[in-house]
Amino acid sequence: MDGLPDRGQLADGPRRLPGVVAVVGPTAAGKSDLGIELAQRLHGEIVNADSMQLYRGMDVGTAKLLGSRQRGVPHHLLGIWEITETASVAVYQHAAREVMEALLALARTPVLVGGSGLYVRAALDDLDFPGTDPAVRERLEAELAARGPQPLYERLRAADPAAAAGILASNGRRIIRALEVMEITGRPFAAALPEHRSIYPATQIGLDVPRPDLDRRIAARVEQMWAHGLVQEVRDLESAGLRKGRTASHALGYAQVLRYLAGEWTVEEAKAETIRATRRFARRQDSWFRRDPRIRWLAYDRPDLVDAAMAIVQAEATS
RNA sequence: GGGCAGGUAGCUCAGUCGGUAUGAGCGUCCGCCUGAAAAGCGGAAGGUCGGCGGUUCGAUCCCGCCCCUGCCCA
Repeated sequence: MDGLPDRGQLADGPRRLPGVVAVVGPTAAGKSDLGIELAQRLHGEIVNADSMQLYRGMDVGTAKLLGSRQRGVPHHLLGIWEITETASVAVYQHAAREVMEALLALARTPVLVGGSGLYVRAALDDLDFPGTDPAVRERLEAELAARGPQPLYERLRAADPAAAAGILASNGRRIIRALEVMEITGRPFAAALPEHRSIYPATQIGLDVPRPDLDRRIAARVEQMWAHGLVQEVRDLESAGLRKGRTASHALGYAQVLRYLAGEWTVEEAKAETIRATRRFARRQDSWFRRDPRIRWLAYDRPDLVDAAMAIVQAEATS
């Protein structure tokens, strides 16, 4: 269409397809914009890897790009879950792979964009999530609520010492998952993530933002969200059942506005808490992505950002 | 000018009936993460306890003076 080489040329030409391109990094770094630019140059489409943008109706608070702001680039996996559904990496993994396979089959480049580290890995890497069983889980959770993590941890240690060694005794959530996996699969639980190994040819671009800049951008973004109607969005979602959503109700900004609406906090407190929590989150994202040696980092504010990212994508595609 | 309260970790504050501050929360830094991951969990660094003198074997704690902050009176 717009001057791009046709598919036949791309597929048969001397240059190999870039496979999947991923844009990762902390929140408010500018991933969405870079993703669109890259998609435009690569004849690609955006595949969302942001766990909260997966929810329908959570738009303002997740900085979701909709309509004309997508600049004509098709976006996938935005708003596919209802607010009341509990998020699931495994479900996401299947959906993301389906979309990426379809795009690759059409010789279009999937541009995976998102800050949910585990989701990015679930999409790209050789990760297999053991199944789940709501009944088993419910029982274990009830036990955790009633007695705390210690008894559960003791049981895990007896049944699967290796898994127990990799999980802290105070981390109820992980202990439960380990016990659940053992119970339904009969196999031990892998307490440590495997080596980084992609199953698709992939280039991952990381946006590097110095902490002071990041903190400033986060504060500005949160102010923007409030100014653009986050409170009203949360009100609407609340009447649609947000409080019943186990995952969605804990999203940054949403959880804090819910407390404001409940009268626990003033607007100012809710806003300040959102900023603080988002900064903490951004640091966690950063440390998650920093561990991955495959990620190629670029300063978020360099003037030739898109060109630099394209250069990396092309270099990796031919190597 | 006088009175009262207060000056302890980057911030907000506990505490020490005189014996090396088990300080707390938040922040900062670092780490973990396999079906909730914008979630969950952990570790570390940070203080010459406002300044100068005095009393004491020993003072952040008692005494004196000074500086700073807030409130009240003039």
